[in-house]
Amino acid sequence: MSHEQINPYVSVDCVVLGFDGRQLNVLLVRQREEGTDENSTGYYKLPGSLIYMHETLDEAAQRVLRQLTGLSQVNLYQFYAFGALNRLDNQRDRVWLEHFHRLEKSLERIVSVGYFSLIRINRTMLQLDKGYEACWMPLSDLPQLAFDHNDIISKAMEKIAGVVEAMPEIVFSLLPRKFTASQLFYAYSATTGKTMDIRNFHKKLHTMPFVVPLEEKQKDVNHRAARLYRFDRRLLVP
Amino acid sequence: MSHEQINPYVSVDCVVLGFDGRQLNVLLVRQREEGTDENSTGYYKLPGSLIYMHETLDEAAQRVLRQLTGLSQVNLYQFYAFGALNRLDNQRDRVWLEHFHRLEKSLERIVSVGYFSLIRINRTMLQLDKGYEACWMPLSDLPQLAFDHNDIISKAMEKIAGVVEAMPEIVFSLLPRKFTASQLFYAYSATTGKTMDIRNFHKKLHTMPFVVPLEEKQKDVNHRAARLYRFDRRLLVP
DNA sequence: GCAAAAGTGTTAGAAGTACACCCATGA
DNA sequence: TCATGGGTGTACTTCTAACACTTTTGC
Repeated sequence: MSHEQINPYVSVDCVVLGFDGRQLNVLLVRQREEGTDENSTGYYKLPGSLIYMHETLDEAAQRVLRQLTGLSQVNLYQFYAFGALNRLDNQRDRVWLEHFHRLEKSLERIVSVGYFSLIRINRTMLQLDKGYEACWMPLSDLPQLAFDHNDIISKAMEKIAGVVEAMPEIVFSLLPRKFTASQLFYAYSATTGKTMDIRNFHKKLHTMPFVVPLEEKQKDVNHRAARLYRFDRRLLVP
Repeated sequence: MSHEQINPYVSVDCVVLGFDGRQLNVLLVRQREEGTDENSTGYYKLPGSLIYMHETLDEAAQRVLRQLTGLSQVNLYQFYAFGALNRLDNQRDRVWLEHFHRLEKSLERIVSVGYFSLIRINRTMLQLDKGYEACWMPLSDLPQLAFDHNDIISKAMEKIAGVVEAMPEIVFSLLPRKFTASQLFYAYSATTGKTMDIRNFHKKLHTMPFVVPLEEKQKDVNHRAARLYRFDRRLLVP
């Protein structure tokens, strides 16, 4: 099917950051040869793949994420294209890729276009669909990944800090519909890398009309229950 | 020479913005078939080209700029990858490209990686090297360009505004070593798209230790001569 | 009662915004 | 003397930063 003819020079990689209310986690998939024992250790990599001849970069990023992790309809932002000549220098990665795509010719340098996404990890997400070998790993404690994926994640974090500064409302995509002040606080801190005084943060909250306090409180916590808030996009501009 | 084997799927395009003390200009080259009359109208395009198999994206951007315009050693910043399927839909552009690169197979969709640069236009630059068919066009008054190059320039301007907000010192690359307050003012305004009160701008200038006032003044102007300043990068951080 | 996290106010300094007139120069 | 752009000051508001203790809840 010509629609699925592979472009062997261009790939996309997705840095999907999931927030669990406290810290950021990266969505990774297993790089494991078919036929290998399911429990073999193996390496992890970002969800990513060569693109098809007849799909745009944005489409490729959405497709790859869906195929490798089951996630769909996430907001992906393109952030950088990686074109170093040594991206395939690791023989393990090269062999894995050639087998994975059933390629006959050996691969040349691949230019990979990076996308990031900020999403919340809820109960269903936490346990990812069993059909996929996908998992969440804390950003603060990543293993060595395949290809240059550790570098790609570093670059993503740099860019994300800038994007969050420029359009702070993007952090609400990390949070559930109802969230506490401290969850918002941690989401800001984790994405911008900036620390901030919690009292000053509360004060700033009160000046944001689009963060609407609810009567509702947290339940089932073994300490004082926090007030819940919701984000109202309609109150953003004025 | 294998070093110069073309990668027919990936290109780079450079949005070089030159500042003449008042407004931004884009560096364009002629898209003209060899053998065509030198005065034929033809189309303009950004300096850009397919990359070689064995060069990085950054290297390709530098090379292309040098080959097509004679410019070298400029700071290029990667800003976006363009992967729409219709980038080659215009038959004129497609034919031109295939001839230009002496390609035998017809081209598929090309992913183009955009770079921008901010430079000053000085007297030597204003009249670009005659060996190249390059010229400056005011950003505010661009004709229709080849490929999706008008879109690429729009995207570049969006990104540049963000970059200038995040690292304002980049505007000094638009200015000569000695510059007036109003040149700096126009450079800020043109890159960020923001207007600002000129009195408040002067006040802000005084709080920037890295903008050093000189005793020297403008010469040969038919109005009150403005003070000159210089930028001292060493005074940036503290 | 203790562990754990929630929530709250003041002050000082810095930075931003709004606003209008006189000055120097060359033609 | 006129046209052109250069240069200046004040008052007000807003934002930022520093700083420590009391409250609620479940165990």
